[in-house]
Amino acid sequence: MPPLDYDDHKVSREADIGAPPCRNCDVVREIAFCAELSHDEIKRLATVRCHAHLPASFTVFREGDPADHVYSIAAGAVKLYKLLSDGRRQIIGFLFSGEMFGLGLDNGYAYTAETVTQTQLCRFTHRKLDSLLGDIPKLERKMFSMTVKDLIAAQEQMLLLGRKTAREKVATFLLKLSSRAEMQGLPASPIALPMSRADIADYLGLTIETVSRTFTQLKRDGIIGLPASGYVLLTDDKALRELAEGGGG
Amino acid sequence: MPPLDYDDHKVSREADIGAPPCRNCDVVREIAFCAELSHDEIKRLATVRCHAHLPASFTVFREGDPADHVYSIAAGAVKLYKLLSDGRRQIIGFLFSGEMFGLGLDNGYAYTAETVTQTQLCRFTHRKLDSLLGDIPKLERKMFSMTVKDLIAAQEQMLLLGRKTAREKVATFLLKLSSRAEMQGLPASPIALPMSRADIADYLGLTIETVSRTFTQLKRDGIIGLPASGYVLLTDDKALRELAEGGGG
DNA sequence: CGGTGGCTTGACTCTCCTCAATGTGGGTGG
DNA sequence: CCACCCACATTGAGGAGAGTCAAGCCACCG
Repeated sequence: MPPLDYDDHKVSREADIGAPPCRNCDVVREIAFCAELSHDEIKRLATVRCHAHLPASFTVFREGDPADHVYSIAAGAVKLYKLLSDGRRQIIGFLFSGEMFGLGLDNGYAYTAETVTQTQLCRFTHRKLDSLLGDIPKLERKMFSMTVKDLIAAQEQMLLLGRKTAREKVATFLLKLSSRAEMQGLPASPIALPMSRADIADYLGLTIETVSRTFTQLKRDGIIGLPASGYVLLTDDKALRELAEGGGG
Repeated sequence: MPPLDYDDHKVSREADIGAPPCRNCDVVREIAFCAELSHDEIKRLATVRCHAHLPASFTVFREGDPADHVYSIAAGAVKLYKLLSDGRRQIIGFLFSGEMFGLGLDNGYAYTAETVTQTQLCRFTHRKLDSLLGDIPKLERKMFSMTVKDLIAAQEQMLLLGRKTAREKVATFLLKLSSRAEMQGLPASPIALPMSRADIADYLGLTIETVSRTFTQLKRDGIIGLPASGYVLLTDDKALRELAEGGGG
């Protein structure tokens, strides 16, 4: 599908129209990088912010584009991926509300960002945000610690990609989604899989077929249930945990 | 081998004995996170620093240990790795002089750090360093940008681990080492491989045998040369580059 | 000189990929 | 309301790339 232009969508400069910052998402405020800021600081942050509602499968930016914005997810889900010249794809992360992306070096974005579901983003101009960082130490501190968290998650994913079997990869993936849901105050067990099998495969370094086969295999073994498309039931949490750590067969 | 205790080695608190900070390494000063600081700032940084000379294969810290220090490499090479319960290992990075490691969350270090060669480290108490960050904004900025760089490198490695073939993995690895050597002012072509085949395998998500076979195969194809153990000659840079990007067969 | 550790090479195995067919659910239009 | 379509998911058969197991090679070192 042809990528829609970002500006074709409702991008409102809320600071200009006096809307409350980071509206409709108290949970996000706790997690996102605008967390822990005073009312005044949030106000100043808002002066460099745009809000955007985007449909599913919308390309926010592409690998190599000039990296002039940083994004924070207010609601929805985003995937980040890198491509090889022949089309092979590696999804390097699924991001959800409260998470941040778009930090890059001078060579532009290191990955493509695309919405998974309908998504609400906060967009910050990199240059303007930079100038604020000096003034609001807490902000830089928060962004720093979020980046460290991302790095550690990336290292965890390297272990998965390099050393785990298909079964272990899927188990780890399901557990991560489950604990994420729990952190958001959602139930840990019937977890939602908003992404396609192809996305899961490209995230785990597998093929669609292997992901599908592994799901049915785990179901046959009574470890998970597949109540409806897009949902997974974690029937045997303990077995799943053992699998994920390389313990169980 | 039984891990030697860190304190068994020459760990001198140089600030106390008045030694010049970050001695014997002008190049490192340019790259390391003490770069871009004023003389006075480096002096203050030195008050929280220890210097250590470590032998090869020395475990600096283990995954799960309380993360109370941050390290900067003055000279030598360090590998960071994670283990699965059954011993499978994933090396998540080889670090060289000027690079930093040890940033962790509250749950302790996320990986084990071990020297590859004889190594000189600067060690900073996390707590003390933290208190300096507020005073020296440039320092936090530098550490932040280094972490972003690490994150992007980790994402690049995910692409490698998840989607590249053995040949492509090895080609990418050699090119990365080559460009690193070049950045250090060393020749780009006869590059040194200070790490063992086992380390390379665990870094690339392969086995020792596959790494070895791939090396000889690339040599047979006239793409590399193996003049001596521990060294690789990049004979056909162009072919190597195409391979690394998934282009050439 | 024999022992040791690291590297290479070979034969065989197996997990996961490839290719292909079939199934399924949601949306559209007659 | 049903037939059709389409994208996505599942399932199957066969093959390939990398892993496993095992032997041999080489340099180094006591």
